[in-house]
Amino acid sequence: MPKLINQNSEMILTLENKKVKISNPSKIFWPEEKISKLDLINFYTEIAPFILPYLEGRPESLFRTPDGIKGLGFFQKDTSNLNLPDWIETKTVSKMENSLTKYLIINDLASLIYVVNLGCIEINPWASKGPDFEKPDYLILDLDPVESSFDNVIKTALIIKEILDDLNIEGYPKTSGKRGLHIYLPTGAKYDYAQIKTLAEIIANLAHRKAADFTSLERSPKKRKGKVYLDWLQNGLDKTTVAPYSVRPAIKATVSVPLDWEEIRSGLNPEDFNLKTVTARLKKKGDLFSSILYSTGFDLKKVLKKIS
DNA sequence: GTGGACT
DNA sequence: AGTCCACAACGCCCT
DNA sequence: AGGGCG
Ligand SMILES: [Mn+2]
Ligand SMILES: [Mn+2]
Repeated sequence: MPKLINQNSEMILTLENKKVKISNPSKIFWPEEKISKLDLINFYTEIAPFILPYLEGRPESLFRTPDGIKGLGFFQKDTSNLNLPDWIETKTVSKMENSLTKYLIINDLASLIYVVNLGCIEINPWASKGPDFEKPDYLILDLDPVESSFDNVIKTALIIKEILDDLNIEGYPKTSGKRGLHIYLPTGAKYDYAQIKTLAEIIANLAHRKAADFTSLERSPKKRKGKVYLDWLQNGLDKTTVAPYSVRPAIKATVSVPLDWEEIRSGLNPEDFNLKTVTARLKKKGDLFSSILYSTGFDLKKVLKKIS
């Protein structure tokens, strides 16, 4: 009896006049939810106008899961041994004196779908873009619960919101798509990573002071069990955070979704925002992050003065 | 998923 | 032609 | 100096 399973297949998509080869489009990426690679591609095609502004010009750290969410997955930054089409932008960075890293940059729909075909379920861009890669467009506060409830994450986010209001800083929250939240503070790309990291640490410390019983600044996960880790170290050159509107390689095909602050309250469930539901939400809400990339950002000198 | 090295 | 393998990286902070 | 962390 010949086996007919595991047959490879291929398909060519033409996107904005660029040809993208899709390998194994019917491969199941989420077995429980029966969501295929092609379903994922269709999702990203649909929401591309939302995600692309947060990818353009930014080097990517690829996290590739070509066997779906049950597979192992691996990271890839250097794409120099990939046979990239000439319409994909890259940025080559010299590391040590003998090695170069050729980062991929997603500037358009075809590049996005090309990357999804490689097995990237999630998209992880730098916080800075060209031409000045030293200056991030936003400061990220990353709230990571460690065996702690999502209610504690919500409480932590609201405490941070109070701090930001006091300091007259804009902040924009989104689900991480897993169990935490990310808060983006627009910078106007005026400051380098070292300056931004300094402020991130200060805000994390202020929040911890206000909520010491359920937040933590400890680097060791064992020491922060039951707490929400205030991760300010995500701010640095070559660090990445999952993009707004990125799918996650996680159960339910969850999506990292920007929220209104009014939505940050008990009852919020990150699993409600997934590949099946987000399109309808975006039609209603639009892009809640849209002002981030155009904001002039906070004035660091004034903020630091106010704190001291 | 893909390209290179090795068999 | 088939098989195996690689595919991130770095500042920070605790010991 | 070495290791764990994201
Ligand atoms: Mn996180
Ligand atoms: Mn984190």
